[in-house]
Amino acid sequence: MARASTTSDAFNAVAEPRRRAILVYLAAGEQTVGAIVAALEMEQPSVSKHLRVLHKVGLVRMRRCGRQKLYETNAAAIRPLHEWTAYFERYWQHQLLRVKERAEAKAAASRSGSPGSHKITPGERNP
Amino acid sequence: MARASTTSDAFNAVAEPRRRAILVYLAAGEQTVGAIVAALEMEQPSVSKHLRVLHKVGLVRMRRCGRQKLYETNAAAIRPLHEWTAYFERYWQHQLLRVKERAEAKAAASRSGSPGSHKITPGERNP
DNA sequence: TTGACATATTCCTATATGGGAATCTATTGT
DNA sequence: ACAATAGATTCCCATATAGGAATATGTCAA
Repeated sequence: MARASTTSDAFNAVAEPRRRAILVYLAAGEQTVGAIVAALEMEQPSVSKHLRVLHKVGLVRMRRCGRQKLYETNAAAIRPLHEWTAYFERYWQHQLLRVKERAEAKAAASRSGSPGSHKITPGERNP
Repeated sequence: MARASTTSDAFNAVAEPRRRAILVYLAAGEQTVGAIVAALEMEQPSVSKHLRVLHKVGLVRMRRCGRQKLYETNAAAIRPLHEWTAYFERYWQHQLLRVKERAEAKAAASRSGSPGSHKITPGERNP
């Protein structure tokens, strides 16, 4: 199997830096394709293609206005990504704590002067 | 140019559903490759390959323990994704408000009985 | 209708992917 | 030293990408 399609979900669509830039640009309000082209300094066909991907996964909304089209970020579609990453929030807080503890332990050790290699054991959940 | 490498950043690495599953599984603590294989019901070479990608972008940490290797999610590396998505938080809150307002307007309209198509204008930031 | 403008699509190509199967490497126990 | 075990790597392949260039579609204005 090859890599999943960029249009298969928001995670894949958002993996492309230029698409992220477009989403940020369109977050504050509707913009014309031409405006995106000008603001982000991309080729027009490139922008159209990226918008197509974003639209397919529901990350942008589009509406016609005369001869131009107005795109706008659909922020709600980003929410699942936010929630997935939020799951790890408690863990990186733990990690910061551990880093802090280690730093303090190290400082204490260098004060009292006992080096000693600390034998490590596997994680608790192991067979 | 082709699609960016999966190892080019966390966004690309995380686009793969199985890699996300691995990250979740390894978030709570170190696990053996074999444990991942058993828990997520994937082929062993597949797990090794995914771990390699995750390791290259710093999403997991590894340490050898006898003949096995222990992998653990490096939650801190997920933080940039969290922050990127957090940028849109205020916008989806706005959207929820608008949806609510529309629903109320609609309810009010159906009560008083005037239908009328509402002519819409382009966004404020337009040329 | 015709022309001008705004977007979209198509064609091309180099590149990378993820799965499956087979094999290699490293480490342990005897 | 050797067998056994845990992981990693390699080879093969179908698939999809993103960019560039050229072209097509669609909509307004005169």
